Amino acid sequence: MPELPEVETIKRVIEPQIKGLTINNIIINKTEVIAHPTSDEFCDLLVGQTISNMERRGKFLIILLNNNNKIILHLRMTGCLLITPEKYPEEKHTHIIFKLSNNNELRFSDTRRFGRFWLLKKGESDTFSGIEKLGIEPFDSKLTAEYLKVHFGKRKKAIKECLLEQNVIAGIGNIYSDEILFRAGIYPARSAKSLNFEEWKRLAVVIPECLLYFIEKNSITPEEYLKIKGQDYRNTPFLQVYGSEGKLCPICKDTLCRIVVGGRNSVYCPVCQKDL
DNA sequence: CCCTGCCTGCTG
DNA sequence: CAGCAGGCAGGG
Repeated sequence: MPELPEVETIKRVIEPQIKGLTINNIIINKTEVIAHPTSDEFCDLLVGQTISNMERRGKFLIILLNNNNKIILHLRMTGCLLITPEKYPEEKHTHIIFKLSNNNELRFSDTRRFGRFWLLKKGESDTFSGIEKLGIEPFDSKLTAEYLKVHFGKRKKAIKECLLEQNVIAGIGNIYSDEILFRAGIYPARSAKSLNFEEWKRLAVVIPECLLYFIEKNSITPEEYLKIKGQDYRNTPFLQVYGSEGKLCPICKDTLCRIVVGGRNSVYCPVCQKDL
């Protein structure tokens, strides 16, 4: 169920544990999670290859190999990556196991099976994963009030829906769009074109600030990460509005409300985030 | 633009 | 037991 802060956390905790290791074997229990190429080709191309490093782009993870091929994966709602010793009990819904040269395993589990893997050969253009269509990273200096206004300023749709558009800013999902709008004091259902320049400026500040804050709160050691099986995110106690409908606003102590915006559950403070 | 489907598991 | 869950693609 990860959004950018969780995906970044996974990247930070997994990367040092796989860097420089060779993939000795791959077990694929559910071939449908390999979106490209076929699962057989996926294995053939990867077995024997060495992992050089790992990257995150939006909510995608990228595992780069020494031969310049790369694995791209998206965890969607319930996908999970875990490094375990060889004989560690297997999580339910484990779909792929990469057997690594230090005898550990990189395991992918996913209850709802929405998560996907792609393997791109060196130089192969990625028309598959959607990663090429992503907008800027939230920490990019290009994320300014002007950028937001150019992309959203004439849109009739709700600002919350705009923040979820991966092709403009990559990585924000339902949780952090609520958190961002709370911090910015903007009502989630406000039509984007009704925002003034002050509000675009506030969003440009709050977006990277908020995501960075939650990345830091998520910080975890490999040991702790294995203990919780990569399933829980420790930043959730720091969420100010998401999941807290009916509870008190941490700022003004009024009761937090819930509305549906673009089909998504949205929690906000009716005092701190007034509608026009 | 809105809506559905993809899945399983948990909550009310 | 229906309804819903933090994502996204695809169709109307």
